[in-house]
Amino acid sequence: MPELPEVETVRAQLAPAVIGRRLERVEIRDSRLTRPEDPVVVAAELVGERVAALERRGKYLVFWFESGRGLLVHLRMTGGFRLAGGNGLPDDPYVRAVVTLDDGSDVAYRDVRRFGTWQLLEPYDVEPFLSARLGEEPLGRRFTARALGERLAGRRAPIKAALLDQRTIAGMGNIYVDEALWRARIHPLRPARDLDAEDVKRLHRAVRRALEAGLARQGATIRNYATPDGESGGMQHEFKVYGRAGEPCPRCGTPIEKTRAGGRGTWYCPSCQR
DNA sequence: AGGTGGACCCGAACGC
DNA sequence: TGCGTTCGGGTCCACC
Repeated sequence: MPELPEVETVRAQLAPAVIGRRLERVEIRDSRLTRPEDPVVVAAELVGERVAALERRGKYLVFWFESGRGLLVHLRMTGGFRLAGGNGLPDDPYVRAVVTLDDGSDVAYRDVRRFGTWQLLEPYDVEPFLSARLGEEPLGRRFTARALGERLAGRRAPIKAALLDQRTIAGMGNIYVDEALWRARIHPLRPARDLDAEDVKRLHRAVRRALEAGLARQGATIRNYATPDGESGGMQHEFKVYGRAGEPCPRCGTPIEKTRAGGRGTWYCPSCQR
């Protein structure tokens, strides 16, 4: 489940391989990837573009081209990139696209469940597209406790559901929301509007701490996630509550419980998180 | 208007 | 052993 730390890790590894490179050849094997656009048309549009920058916005990767256009890649559940090693790309039925760069290297896009998306947008369409969908970057300077409080004010949805909404904070997903709520000692089903200023302050800090922990471990590897270099992340060994039903809370020893919030499996400590 | 739940996928885990 | 069933997860969209 690539969330902000996983996507940022992908970005950091991919950037040196693609920045400054021209796309010589693009093969899109799965028509779902560019839906509703025709993959053949999108592939042809991409050929000849040169990568100026690679940015992450929430869970989106944005390949900025010198033309000003942007390719928005969303990995959803199981998407990922692979840089070809010494033996080239492995023969893999889940490779959905292959891009050959002007230095002769290949970059493969892999996705088991085929939820991921590629969207090629014109220069002035990228920002409006992203800002309509994404709130503040949680590791950016503009993400303050006050800004978070404003996003939560008046919302009666459970705090967990509010945090999964990408317009509240960009890049949070099921794992890091549970981890952040545990750090902040807030029950996932509490209505967002019931949080007081102190709660919001703790939550603001907890969101950053949880994401920074994930970044430091190059993300979490659950099922198939791997970085473009084929490495696994290490964050799955550091989870405080996610996926740990029945195990003791690292803070108080009470067994972790599992419930449902916002339609998702949700883990929390019934003692620390009232 | 804002919140909720189903659809989209398919491998893994589970049940019999 | 082998089969069928359930589950999950990010986002969009229909519905309330």
